[in-house]
Amino acid sequence: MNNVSNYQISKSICHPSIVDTNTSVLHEGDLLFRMGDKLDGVYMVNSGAVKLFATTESGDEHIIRFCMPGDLLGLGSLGDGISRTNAVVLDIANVSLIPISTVLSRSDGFNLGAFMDKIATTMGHESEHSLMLSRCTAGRRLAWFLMEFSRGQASRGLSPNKFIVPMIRSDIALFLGLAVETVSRELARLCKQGIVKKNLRHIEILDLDRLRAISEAEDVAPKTKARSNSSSYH
Amino acid sequence: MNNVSNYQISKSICHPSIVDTNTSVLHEGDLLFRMGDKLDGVYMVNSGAVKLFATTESGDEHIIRFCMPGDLLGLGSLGDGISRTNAVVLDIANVSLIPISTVLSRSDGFNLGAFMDKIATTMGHESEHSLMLSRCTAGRRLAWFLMEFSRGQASRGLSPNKFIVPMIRSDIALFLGLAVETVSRELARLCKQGIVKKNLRHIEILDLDRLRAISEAEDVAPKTKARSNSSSYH
DNA sequence: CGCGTTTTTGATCTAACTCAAGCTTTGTGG
DNA sequence: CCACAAAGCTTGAGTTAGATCAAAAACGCG
Repeated sequence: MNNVSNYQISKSICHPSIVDTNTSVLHEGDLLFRMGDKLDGVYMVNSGAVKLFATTESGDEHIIRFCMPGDLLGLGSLGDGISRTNAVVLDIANVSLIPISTVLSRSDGFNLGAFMDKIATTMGHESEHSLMLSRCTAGRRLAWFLMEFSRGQASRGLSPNKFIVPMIRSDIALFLGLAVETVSRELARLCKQGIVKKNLRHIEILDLDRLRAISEAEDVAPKTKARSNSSSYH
Repeated sequence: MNNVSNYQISKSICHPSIVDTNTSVLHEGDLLFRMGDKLDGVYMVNSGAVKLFATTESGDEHIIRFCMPGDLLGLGSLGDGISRTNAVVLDIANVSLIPISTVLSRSDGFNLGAFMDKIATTMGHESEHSLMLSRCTAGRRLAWFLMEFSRGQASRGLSPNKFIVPMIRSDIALFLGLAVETVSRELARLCKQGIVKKNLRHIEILDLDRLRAISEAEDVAPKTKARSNSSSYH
C-alpha cells in the first residue's frame, strides 16, 4: 500500500498530530474490537484491510463491509460507545483512533465536515449493499462486488484491472449473502466468458465494461411493483 | 401520534427555536425529496411516517427504511448535499429541517452528541436489515419486521401489541426483499399459528414471545462457515 | 512431505418466485 | 346511495435460482 496517499486521506479529517498519537499496526487475524466492547472513538484505516461483521448467537457471521484505506470503523458505537460489530484484520493494517472527544469537541484539528462526508458515503454504500442483497441474482452481486473493489483500487491510485483481494471466498460469500460454492461457480462463469481472469485471490478484470453491464443489469426484479407515488412535490 | 413525546424527541437534538422555524406538514403521497435533489440539511420526522427508498433505472424500488417519529432522513446527503434516495410520505407527517450549517456550526442549540447517537442507531438498524436480507427465511424476515415495528411503537409510548402499519403489503415486500405474495402467505401462516391477528393494515400481536422466537431463530444459515479468527486481541 | 485450509465441481433438493385468478376494500361519479 | 373501477390482498399451481450435500483437487505452511 502507498503510504503517501494514505497519509493524505487521514489528514483530510484530522490534523496530523491527532493521527500520529493514536496509530497502531495490526496483523492478519488480529481483532480490533468485538461486539459489546467499549470503544473510545472511531477508527480510521490508513493501510491494509479490515473486515467488519456481526455474529449471531449461533455463530454465523454477516459481513457488513470490508474496510480499506480511508474508511471509518466503529461508527455504530458513536452513541453509547458500545460496539455492535466485530472487526478483524485481513491484511496487515495501520489504523488510527479518532477519540470520540475529538469528534464532539470541535477542535481546530478536526474537520467535522469531512467526517460527516465519510459517514454519508458509508451510508450510501450500505444502502447499495442492501439493495444488492435484496433483489439481485448471484451473478450480479459478484459483478457488483468486483466493480466496487475495482473502483476502490482506482480511487487509491492503484490498478483497477489487476489486484489481489484481501479476503477469501467464504468472506465474499458472507458479504454477498451467497453460499461459497455459488461465489466459486459465478466467478468461474465470468472467467469462461472472458470477463475476468482469476487465480485464487489474484483477480484480473479483462473487460470492465461488460462487468459493469452485468452489475447494473436491468433485471433487478420485475417482481413487486411500486405504488405510484408521483403526486405533489414539497 | 402523540405530540408531547414527539416534541421531546426533537428537543433532544435541537433547541425548539431551530425546530419551530423549519417545520412543515406533508400529506400522504407527498414527495419530501428525490434522488439527485439538493438538500439543505437533514430532516427529522416529528410525526407520521415516511418511506425512504432508492430506485433503479428500470423503475424498481428498494425500501431502505420506514422513518417514524424521531428518525432522521437524508443522512446520505450530509457530504455533498445531494440526495441518493427518495422520500415519500406514507402517513400525514410533520417534519423539520435541521440545516447542514446548524450541524456543522456547533451552536449552543444543537446537540452534536445526540445527533451522532441517532446516526449510530440508524447505522445499527441498517446492519440488522442487511443481515435479515442476506441470510434469513421469509418467515423470519416478516417476524423481525413486526418485532421491530412493535418495539418502535413501545418506544413512542404506544401499544406494542396492537397497531396500524402505515405501509401496504408491497412496501413491506420491497423492504424485506420478498415478493408480495410471500409476505401475504407468511402473514397468513402467523395468523393460523395464533401468533398474530390481521385485518389489512390493522395488526394485533397475540404472542410476542413466540414472534420474537421466530425472529431470532437459530436457523440463520448453517451455510458458509466463518474463518477461525480468534487470535491475538489488540 | 503431510496435513489442514481453501477452492472447485457435480448432483440433488427446496424455499421462494412467477404466473394466474379471484376476492375485498376504497374511491369516484352519476 | 349505488355501480363501477382501480387498488390492494390472498390463494393455488408450477418453475427455478441458488442452497445443500458430497467429494475431489489445489494450495501453503510447518
